[in-house]
Amino acid sequence: MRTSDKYRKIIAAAVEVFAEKGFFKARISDIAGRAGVADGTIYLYFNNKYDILISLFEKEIGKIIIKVKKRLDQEKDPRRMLEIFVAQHLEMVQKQKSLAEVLQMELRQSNKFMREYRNTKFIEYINIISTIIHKGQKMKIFRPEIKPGIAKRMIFGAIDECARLWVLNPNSTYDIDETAAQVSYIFLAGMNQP
Amino acid sequence: MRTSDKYRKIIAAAVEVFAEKGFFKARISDIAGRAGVADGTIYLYFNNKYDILISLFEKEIGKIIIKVKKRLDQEKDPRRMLEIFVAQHLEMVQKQKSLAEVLQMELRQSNKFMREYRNTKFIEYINIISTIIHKGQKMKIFRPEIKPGIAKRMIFGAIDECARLWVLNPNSTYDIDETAAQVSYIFLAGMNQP
Amino acid sequence: MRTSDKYRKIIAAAVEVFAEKGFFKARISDIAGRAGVADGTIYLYFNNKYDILISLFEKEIGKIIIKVKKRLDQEKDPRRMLEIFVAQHLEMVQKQKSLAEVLQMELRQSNKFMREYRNTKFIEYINIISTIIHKGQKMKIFRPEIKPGIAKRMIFGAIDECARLWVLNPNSTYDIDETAAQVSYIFLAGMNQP
Amino acid sequence: MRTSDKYRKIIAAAVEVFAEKGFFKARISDIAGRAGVADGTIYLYFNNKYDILISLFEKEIGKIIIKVKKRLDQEKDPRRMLEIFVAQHLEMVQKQKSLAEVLQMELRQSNKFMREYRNTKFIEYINIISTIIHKGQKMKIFRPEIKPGIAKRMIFGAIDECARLWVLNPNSTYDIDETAAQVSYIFLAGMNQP
DNA sequence: TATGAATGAGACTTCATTCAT
DNA sequence: AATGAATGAAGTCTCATTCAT
Repeated sequence: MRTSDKYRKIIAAAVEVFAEKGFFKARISDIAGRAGVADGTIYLYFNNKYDILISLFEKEIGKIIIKVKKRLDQEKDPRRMLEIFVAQHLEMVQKQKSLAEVLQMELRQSNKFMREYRNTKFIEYINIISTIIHKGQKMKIFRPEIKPGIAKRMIFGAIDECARLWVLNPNSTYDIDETAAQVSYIFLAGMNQP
Repeated sequence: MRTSDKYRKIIAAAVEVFAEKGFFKARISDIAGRAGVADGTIYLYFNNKYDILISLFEKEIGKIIIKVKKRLDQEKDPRRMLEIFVAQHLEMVQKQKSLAEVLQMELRQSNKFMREYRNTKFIEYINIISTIIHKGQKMKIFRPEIKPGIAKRMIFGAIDECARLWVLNPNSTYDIDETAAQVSYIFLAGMNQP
Repeated sequence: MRTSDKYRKIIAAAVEVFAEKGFFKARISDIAGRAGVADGTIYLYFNNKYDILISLFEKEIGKIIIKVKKRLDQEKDPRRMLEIFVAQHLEMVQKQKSLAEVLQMELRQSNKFMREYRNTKFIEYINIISTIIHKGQKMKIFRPEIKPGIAKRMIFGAIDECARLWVLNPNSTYDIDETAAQVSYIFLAGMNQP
Repeated sequence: MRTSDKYRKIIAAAVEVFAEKGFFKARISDIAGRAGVADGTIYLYFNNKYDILISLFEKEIGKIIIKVKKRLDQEKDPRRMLEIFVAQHLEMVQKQKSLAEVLQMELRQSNKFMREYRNTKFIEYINIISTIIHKGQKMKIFRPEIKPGIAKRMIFGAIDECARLWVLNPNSTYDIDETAAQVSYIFLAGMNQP
């Protein structure tokens, strides 16, 4: 169908352009040009420039959530689950560098210019972490003093900041596996019930 | 001196305005208005809008670095040093919410529109963490497998993401002491040489 | 016939939309939507947006002319004829408020953007008035000093301006009969051969 | 002073451009160009395009009101006053053709796109007529049956429609004095207490 | 005939920056 | 040093019109 085709093309183009220039410096005509559509066509699929950003975010985070949840469903051990989450996130960052860059910025920015926007998708995403921690605590694997509400943010922040390295500086010293290993290692050791 | 007075006033105004609106939505006239100077006056102290942001960043991060280094100099134990770093950062975020907000965004954004800008001040700041870790490893307090280059980013990312909560949502569930305690606890446990 | 059915539907929709929004703010898609046809369909019946306006004008004024001429044909007394003209015009305004509104604006506007358009239908309409006056002068009922070319415009302008009241402010102080009576009264007294 | 100078220049340019093209076809850049200022400068003096129109209207009608009231103050006879009003209006139309054109359009249009705008200046202007009629009725010069509220609109409409002739068709058959004479004649005869 | 997705020119408005005072 | 009026480039969004289906 032509419709969803253009929608997808525009989203894909927007991811690249936003990643390259940032939201504010990106021009609608850049996105349109890269998507191979006319400027006006964008407005058949999105209400405005912000709407592209929001839609993009929700759609892509949604896909990531589905994917990671599917993989986690096959696991029982919360330690292994955390490893998977970390690895998958970093993998995603490497495979979809542009997307990662956009999501990172957006997370910090969208609330600046869209006060009303409640980022529920993101909350759903990081709540995956707290769910894992919770489970680990029930199984007496993770210490009960750990507060999942704080730890989930710590873990996400740690991964995200590491990821920022590659995004900015693609040929960094540390590779993905090394990073994933360190992150998992430190947090598992940090939360482990001795 | 009157000159530096205006300089300081402009920086202070810029911090607030950038925090409120974000860099791109902030207008020079907003900053000028809040600083109590004419629009044109800003250009006597700064080359352009970006320059305000960069100057602000360097100046303020510089102050933070000096402050935290001074406190850390009085400590020997790397564990205690890490606790101090974490606590001090979170404290700064709470006391200077606007500044924290700007620094957070800027960190993710500045490279987007100023490819050439090398954020040396920020690097200096997070290198404080790796120095602590290094020291801890030498003293056989932290495990040797920990890579300070990765861990420094993890720790900074973790703190920063927790801080983002208050900035967005000032009356959050977790208070500063609780957060600082959790962060220190998990990372110390995670890096501790058993 | 289906064709003329759509044509009529579009005209009817255009009358309403133009009345509500004015010509320039009215969108083709508004008209299409209200007419229950696709945007593109409009261009099977009209050359462009202006053409709708012109066609509408000619068609509707044409109908009004036919109607008023038919009624006037049954009258001999030019005084009575003038009364009928006035009454009929005001009646039309009240019964077809949207149409009246469009005709009023269009009269003042169409020449602005279509310099070439010669509004012959309108001229035909107000010439009904001058014909009446002429007749009255021949019958020594109206004074010979009255210049039908000026008086016709005065009378039309007077009625039209009174009508504007209802269009803007439907629940005005004066009702249609009162207004018609006053207009007829003043003009007849003003033109009457003592 | 530079300020009011530009303000006046912009208004003057707007009058011409609106008269030539109509409000909607007029571009800000047309007005700016004719006023000899930059596009942006317009927004130092007006909030938006509509605001130019409204300001223009209020300012110019205001001037006309002041002028006509001053002349009427010197008269006692309401018949003479009406003559003066009519003559002055038509004179204004001829001397300031562009302005007249704009005022005419605006009167019919502004309510179309600015529902909230209450045209108080215009009301003040035509109330001059009703005041004259009232006075004439008190002096037993005009018939008591005349309703000033209707008659004022009739008279204004009549003048205005006659004026439209010149605006559209500058070399018309009837000149200003002839028109003024006819209008005064018919209305005075129509309202005269025999 | 009819559709409606797509086009792309065009306009309003903003705002960083300049410069005469 | 300071001002703030003026500039004008630039970008988002609208919408009349087209055309493949």
